[in-house]
Amino acid sequence: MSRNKYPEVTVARILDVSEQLFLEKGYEHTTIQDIINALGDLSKGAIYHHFKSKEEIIIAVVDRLYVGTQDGCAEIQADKSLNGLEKLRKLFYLSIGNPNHKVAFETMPNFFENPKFLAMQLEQTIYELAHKIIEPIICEGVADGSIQTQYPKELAEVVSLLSNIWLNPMLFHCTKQEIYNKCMFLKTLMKSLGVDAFDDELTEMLEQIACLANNDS
Amino acid sequence: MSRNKYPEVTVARILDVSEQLFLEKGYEHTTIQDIINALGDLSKGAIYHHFKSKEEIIIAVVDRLYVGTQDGCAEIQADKSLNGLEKLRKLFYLSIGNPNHKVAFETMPNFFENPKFLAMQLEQTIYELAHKIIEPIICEGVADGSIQTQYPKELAEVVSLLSNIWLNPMLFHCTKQEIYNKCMFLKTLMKSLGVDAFDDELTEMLEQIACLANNDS
DNA sequence: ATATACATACCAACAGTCGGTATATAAATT
DNA sequence: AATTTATATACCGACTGTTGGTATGTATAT
Repeated sequence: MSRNKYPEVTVARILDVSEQLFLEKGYEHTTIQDIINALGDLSKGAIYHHFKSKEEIIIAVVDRLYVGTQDGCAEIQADKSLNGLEKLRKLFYLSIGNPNHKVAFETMPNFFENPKFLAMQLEQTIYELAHKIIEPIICEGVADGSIQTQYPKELAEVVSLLSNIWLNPMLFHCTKQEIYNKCMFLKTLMKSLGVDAFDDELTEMLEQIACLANNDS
Repeated sequence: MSRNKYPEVTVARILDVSEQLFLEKGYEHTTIQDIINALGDLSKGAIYHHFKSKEEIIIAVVDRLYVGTQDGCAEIQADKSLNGLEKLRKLFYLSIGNPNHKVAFETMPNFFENPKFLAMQLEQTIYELAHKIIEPIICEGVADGSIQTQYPKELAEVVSLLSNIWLNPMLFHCTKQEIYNKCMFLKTLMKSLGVDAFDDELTEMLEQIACLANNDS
C-alpha cells in the first residue's frame, strides 16, 4: 500500500484495531504484530511512524474512549439553567449511557487480567473525572445550595470512584440483581452524603446495560 | 554456588529482592536479570527452579505482603469477646498498622506506573478482603445489632475499597492535611452508613504513616 | 541411588530502529 | 498555466537488543 492522502484515516484505523485487540486479549498480550495482522495492509514502519511506542497507542485509545464524554461535560458545565445537583445528575446519565462503554463491555473478558487498562481507567477517574469535572460541579452545588457537604474534594473522589469503578460492570462482573443492589446502596449512600442525584431512571439504565453481558437471574 | 541445604532461605531471598525491585521499578520494568543481579550469587536456573514464571513470583510477593494481616484476621474473627463492630474496628488498626505497607510506601514512586501491582491489590481488596473477611464480620455485626445495614455485601465492598485503596497513600499521594480530610470524610460516611468504626485514634495513626512519605504541611 | 538445588547455553518472541522508497504538496521556473 | 524542482511525509521490511522461558548438564544432600 502506498502513501495515504489522509493520514488521519490511517491513525483512526490503527486505533480502532488496537482498541479491539486490547479489550479482547489485554494490552500486554497484544503484540504490535497482532495489530499489523489485524490491519492487514500496513507495516510496522507505518505504525511507528504515527505512534512512537506501544504505550502511546493505548494512551490514544483510552483518550478517545472518553472524548465523547468530555465534550458532553463541557456542554453540561456551561448550561446556566441547571444547578449543581442537576448537572451532576445529567452527568451520570451521560456517563452510563456512553456507547463506548458497551463496546468495551462486550469484548473485555476480565479486567484484572488487563492491568494496564485498569490502571489507566483508575487514574482517569481520579485525576480527570473527579478533580476536573465532578469537584467543580459539587462546589457549584454547594454554592447554590443544591448539595450539602464540608468535603467537596473527597466527595468528588468517592462518588467518581464508586460510580465509575465499583459500579462498572466491565470491572466487577455481577448479575442483574447485584447491579440493582449496588445502585440502591449507592443511592442511599449519596443521599446521606448530601447528594441526591441517583434516581430510579438511572438504576434502570444500568440494569439494562448489565443485561448485555450476562443473562443471570 | 551449589546446592543449598535450606531452599526456603533461597526462596525467601528471591522474594525479598523481587519485592524490593517490583516496588522500586515496577513489575513490568523489572527483568529476571535484574533480580539475578540484585541477588548476586544466584542464576536464572535457580529462580526458575523455585518459580515457574515471573508472574508466579509477584503472586508470591503479594501473598506474602498480606500473610501477617490474614493471620491477624483469623485471630480477630475467632475472638468471642468482640461484637461485629468491635471486630471491624480492630481490623482497621491491624491493616493500617501493617509494617509491610510502610516499606512499600517508602519505595514505591507511583502506583499507576505499576499497573500489575495495582490490579492485584484491587482484586485482593474485593475478593479476599471484602468478601471473605469484612462481609462476614458485617453480617455478624448486623446479627448482634452493632451494625445497621440492608446491604452487607455492598457495604463490605465499599468500605474495603475506600479504606484499602482510596485511603491508601501508596496509591494516592497526599499531604498530611489531605489524609486528615479523607479520614474525617470516611468517618462521617461510615457512620451515616451504620458503621461507627472509624475513631480518632485511627485517624492519628494514618496521619503518622503519611508523614513518612512527604513533609508537606 | 535418587531426588533436589543449582549453573549455563540457548531459543523464540517481542518492542523498537533504521536505511530506504514512494508519493503528496508547495514553491520556483518556464 | 504548465512544468519542474524541492521538501516533507507516509510507509516498507530487514534487522537488533532485550527479555521471559527452556533444555540440559552437574554437584550435593538424603
